[in-house]
Amino acid sequence: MQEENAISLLTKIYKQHPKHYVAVDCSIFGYEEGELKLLLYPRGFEPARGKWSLMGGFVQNNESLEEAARRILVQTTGLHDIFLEQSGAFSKPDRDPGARVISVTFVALIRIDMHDKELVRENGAHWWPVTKLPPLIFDHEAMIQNALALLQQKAGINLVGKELLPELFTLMQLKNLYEAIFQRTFDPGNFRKKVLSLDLLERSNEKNTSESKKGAFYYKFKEAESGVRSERIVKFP
Amino acid sequence: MQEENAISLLTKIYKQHPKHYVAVDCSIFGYEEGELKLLLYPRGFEPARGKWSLMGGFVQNNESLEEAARRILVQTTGLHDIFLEQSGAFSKPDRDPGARVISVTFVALIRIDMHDKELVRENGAHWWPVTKLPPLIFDHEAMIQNALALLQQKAGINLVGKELLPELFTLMQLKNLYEAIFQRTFDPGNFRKKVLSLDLLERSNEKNTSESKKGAFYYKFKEAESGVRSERIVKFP
DNA sequence: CCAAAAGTGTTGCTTGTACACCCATGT
DNA sequence: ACATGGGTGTACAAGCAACACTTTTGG
Repeated sequence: MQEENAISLLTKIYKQHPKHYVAVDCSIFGYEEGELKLLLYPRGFEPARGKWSLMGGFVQNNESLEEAARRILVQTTGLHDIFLEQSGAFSKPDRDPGARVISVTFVALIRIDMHDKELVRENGAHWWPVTKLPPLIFDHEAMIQNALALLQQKAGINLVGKELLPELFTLMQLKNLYEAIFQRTFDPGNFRKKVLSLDLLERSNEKNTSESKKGAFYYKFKEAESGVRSERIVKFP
Repeated sequence: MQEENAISLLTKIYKQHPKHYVAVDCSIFGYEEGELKLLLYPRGFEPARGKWSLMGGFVQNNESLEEAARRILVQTTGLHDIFLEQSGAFSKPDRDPGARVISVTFVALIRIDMHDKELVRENGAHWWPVTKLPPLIFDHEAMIQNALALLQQKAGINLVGKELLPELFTLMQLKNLYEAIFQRTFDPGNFRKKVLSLDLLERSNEKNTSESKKGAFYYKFKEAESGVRSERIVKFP
C-alpha cells in the first residue's frame, strides 16, 4: 500500500534524528499566612545536594506534558483537579549536568488548606515564601521567575483567588493575596470597589470575626458563568 | 569518588525513562499589502499530502530549542537576527501519526521585504493571509491560534512594527498593521496620538507621496533606549 | 473644484487614585 | 474611649473614544 510505504519513509526520516529526555517541572504556588509560597523539594544527593528544586518528573510514552504534570501533582500533593498552565520550556543542552534533558515548565495553583500534608511531608517538601527562596538547582530560579511573571499577568487579567484561597474568604484576604502576588499595596476602598464591580463574587451571610473587631463578610466565587470573563484587574505599570 | 558514583546513579535514574523526538514549529509572521501573513510549507507526501504546515524541524543534541528554531529560520528565509519567542508546547502522544513527537512552538516576526525570496520559493513555501488559511496538518491550526493570541498580546503591550514593517513607514501603515493584527479598526486620529505619545517613534524628513495626495511623513523607531518600555497600546476587551 | 488622506483640536465619558469619613466592636 | 479594620462616598486626574475641522494635493 502506498500509505504504508509513505509512513515507513517517514519513519526513516524521523530515525535520522536524536531523541531526548523530556521532563516537566511545576512551580506549585500556594497562599498561607499572608504570603505567596512555593512548594519545593530538597535534593538529597550530589550533584547539588542541599539545594532545592521544583517538583518534576519525566514524560512517559503514553502521556502528554499536561498529563505528566498532573500525574506528578497527584503523587506529591494528593490533589486532583488542580489549576495548571504551561509556562515555558528550558532546553540549554547542559542545563542538567546528569544528561541532556529538555524541561517544560508548568504553573500550578493550589489551596494550601486542601493538600495532603502527610504526603508532602514524606517527600521532605517545604513551602517557601517567594520572597525568601533558598538556593535552587540548575535553572530552576529562572523557571520560577518565569512562573511568577505569568502568575502576575494572569492575576492582572483574570482574578485569581478561586484556585488559591479557601472556599470562603474576606475581601481583605483577597487584597492581601494580590499584594503578595504583585509585591505592592492596594488601596483598601478602591480594591474592594474594583473587585466587586467585576461581578464575579457573591457575598455569603457569614462573617469573619477573627481578623477584625467589626467582622468582615465572607465572599465566594460565583458559579462559573457561561461567558468567560477576561477583565483587567491590575493596570500594567 | 563519591561524586562519580552519584552521577552514575543519576544516569541510572535517567535511563529508566523513555526518550522522545522533540521538534520546533515556527509561526512565521510577515506583513504585506495591508495583510498579516503566515509563511507555510506544502506537504508533498502522505499522510496529509496537499495540506500545509508550519516550518519546523527536529532538535539536535547540541542545540537548545531556540537555537534549533533559529537554524531552521536561517535555512528557510536566509534571515539572521529574527525576532523569536516561544509560544507553547504540543504533546498529545498521537498528534503526529508518524511517531511520538513533542513539538515546541515559536512565533517569528520578519520583514517580508528582507527575506530571501529565492530560498523561500525553492521550498515551495507561500505567504498566506491569516484570514484565509488553507487546511493544515496535525495540530498546526491550534499552534497558529496560539501564536496569534500571543502576537495580539505582545502587540497590545509593546508596539510591534519594528520587526514587521520596513525601516521607514507611515503612521497609516502602522495603523493598518495593528488593524490586521487585531482584526478591528482604529480611529486614525486617536491611533496617531496614542502611538506618538509613547515617544518611541522618530519622524524622518521624507514623505510618502504614493499612498495619498497630501503625502505622509515617514517615521522610524528610535534607537532602543536603555529602559525597556512596556506600555499598554491596546486596551484589552 | 472636490475627493481623500494627513494631521489637529474639542468634548464627554469611563476609570483609576487619593483620601475623607462613618460604622461596629474588642480591649 | 479609642484604636482598628470594614465599608461607603467624593473629588480630581488621566485616558479613551467619538467626531468636528483644517490642510494639502492629484485628478
